[in-house]
Amino acid sequence: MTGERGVPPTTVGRLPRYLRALAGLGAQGVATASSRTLAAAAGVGPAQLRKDLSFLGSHGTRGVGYDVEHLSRRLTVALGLTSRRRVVIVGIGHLGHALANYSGFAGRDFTVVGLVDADPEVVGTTVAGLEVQPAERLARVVAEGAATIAVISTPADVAQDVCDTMVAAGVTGILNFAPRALRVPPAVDLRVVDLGSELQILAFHDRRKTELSS
Amino acid sequence: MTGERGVPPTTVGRLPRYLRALAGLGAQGVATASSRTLAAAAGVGPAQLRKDLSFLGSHGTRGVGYDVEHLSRRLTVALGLTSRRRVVIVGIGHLGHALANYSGFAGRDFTVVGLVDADPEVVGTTVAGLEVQPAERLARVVAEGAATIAVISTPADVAQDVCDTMVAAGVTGILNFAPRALRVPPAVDLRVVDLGSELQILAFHDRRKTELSS
DNA sequence: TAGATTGTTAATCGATTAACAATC
DNA sequence: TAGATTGTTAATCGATTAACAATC
Repeated sequence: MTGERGVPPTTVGRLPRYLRALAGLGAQGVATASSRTLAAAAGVGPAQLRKDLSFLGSHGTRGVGYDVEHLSRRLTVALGLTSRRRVVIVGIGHLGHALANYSGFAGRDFTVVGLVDADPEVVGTTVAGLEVQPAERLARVVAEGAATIAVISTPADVAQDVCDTMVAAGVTGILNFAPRALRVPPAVDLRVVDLGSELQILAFHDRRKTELSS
Repeated sequence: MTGERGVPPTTVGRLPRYLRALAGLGAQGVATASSRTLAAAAGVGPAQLRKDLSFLGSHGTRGVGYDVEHLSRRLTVALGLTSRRRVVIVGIGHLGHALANYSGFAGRDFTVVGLVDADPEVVGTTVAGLEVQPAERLARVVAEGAATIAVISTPADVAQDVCDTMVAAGVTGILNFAPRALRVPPAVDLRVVDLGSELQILAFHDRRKTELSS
């Protein structure tokens, strides 16, 4: 049993930012950083940073700060980035294409092991060095690639079917870009990126700025 | 002064989902929906749905439910989707390209009025029916297009500069895809989509499932 | 009227922030 | 030792959920 039992979801959501901030400081040659410095780089408050890190155990030195190198390693372990995660991307339209080529996806920590699409025009083409597989082979691609993470960038109407198939095939984490609420078993982790909603939320605030003529 | 003063941010974040759920029900021919039905379609609890909607005023009928048509209109107004918002996209790489073609962006509610990139190879090409403009023209593209919303899909190192330029040119809402924390004035609304972080968060949970060998 | 369902209040829960004792 | 800064506790704040009176 390690120290990070019961890390709150909001804290988990900030850990990647801390890791990135540390990488930035490290690249600048900074060896030790206070919570104040590190928090500023990550765009949060120092109290929040210390509280978040405390869930992973005690990794700073009082009166001194945090060792950039040591804390980076600690966060890398906490985030499960010590071994590469295998990812399948389903739906190779404009967005899926972009994701397959995205450096954050195909980088050090993740390996794209399969691309799947339903369109015969797309199947068989090579995207980001991989041949796009047909929809019928979805379960096999997941199982044979031993993928644990799936990215869904299909049209909304097939997203739930695709999701069900992949969960049955062994995926435990899903990143959904399709504008549709998906149902997954409790053991499967679901994250949603809803681009349309993001714009609409901006529109909400925009409206309140421009229509001050009340 | 309308009814939606002080709508909590978490509620605002769910309004687009409600609007989409209503559209789905409407397409099925459903004229009236209870909070239970609508909440199920949106993937939230009925209590939360009613509480969220109550911030916009009283729009249901006790003992009956919500009129799908009427509530849709109400949400459309609340979200500021009665007039089209003008959007500029900066950084026309794989992702920017996908976003320019994304139906949720170029659809009924939003108009892409400008595409900007720094790469001479990309400048001058036509993407989604628009000619990509050079970086030097960024401020002019924003001002002349009267854009209020900006999408940043540039590399991280130029994101803050791009952001500053656009804020100065009149943008009031920013959707940032660059993996970098941006600073904006309080009056500017900033939303962040961090694709790399999303995968790392999935990896965090994935690790805890696969490494139960403690 | 009786049954159903909203809108709202109160209770619970979790997250953030502030303050400070521990300690380098 | 004196100054600095963590790790943690307590206080604040906000969001969710449950319960129910209002009312169609």
